[in-house]
Amino acid sequence: MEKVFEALASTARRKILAYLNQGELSAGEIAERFDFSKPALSGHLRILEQAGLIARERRGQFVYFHLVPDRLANTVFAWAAELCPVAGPLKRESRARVRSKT
Amino acid sequence: MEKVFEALASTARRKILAYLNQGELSAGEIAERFDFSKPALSGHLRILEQAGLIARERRGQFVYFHLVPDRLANTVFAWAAELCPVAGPLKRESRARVRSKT
DNA sequence: CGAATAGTTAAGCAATGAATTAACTATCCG
DNA sequence: CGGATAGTTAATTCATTGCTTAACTATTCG
Repeated sequence: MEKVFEALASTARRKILAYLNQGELSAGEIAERFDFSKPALSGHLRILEQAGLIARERRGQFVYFHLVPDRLANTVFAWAAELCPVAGPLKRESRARVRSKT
Repeated sequence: MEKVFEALASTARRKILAYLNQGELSAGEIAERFDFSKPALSGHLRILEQAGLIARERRGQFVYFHLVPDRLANTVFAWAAELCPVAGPLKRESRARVRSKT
């Protein structure tokens, strides 16, 4: 949970997730889409992996990464949903604030 | 968007959001619930406010904070939903990964 | 085997984040 | 007005993040 939010705090890492959402990619293929060095990318991938958001699979020379399917849903999504119980079309008037001190 | 994810990267700030989800609180009332100093809290509140997640309202001596209703839904929630298009009971077999290289 | 390609690990450095204390502003109330 | 309470701003310090280059491991293929 903690690690997931830290992982998502970086724009680069959110972009990586967006790329992997289209399908798996090797580390090199991801690196091509960014300006920084391979070690930098390797670090980002490690952080995303340790957050449980992506997984790796070595095939020959290459290491392919893909999203771990329900991980986001079970962490961020679930957390946000708990704090933001919005089901319908976001009716504003149904969300009156609770006054703790009258 | 960027600022929202940065704001959520801190456990303390997520806790603050959870507290405010129960209803508004003054800065001091929030401070009581944590161990760090008031300036530290003030900083966290500023970050959450600049991310658009909370809003402040001065009433007399006190400054009350409350959640900005749909902000989470319109940022994190929406972002996660786009990356994680899960509608139903998370059927695993419907989420086969796309293979980019056959 | 040995060169080439793919990727990670290690070490070093700049920049950012987050906490503290001290000082300042704002509001209430006697 | 002036003291007390509530909170923010400023200056400083310290730890963490994130990048780079260099060196290392793993795998392919001639």
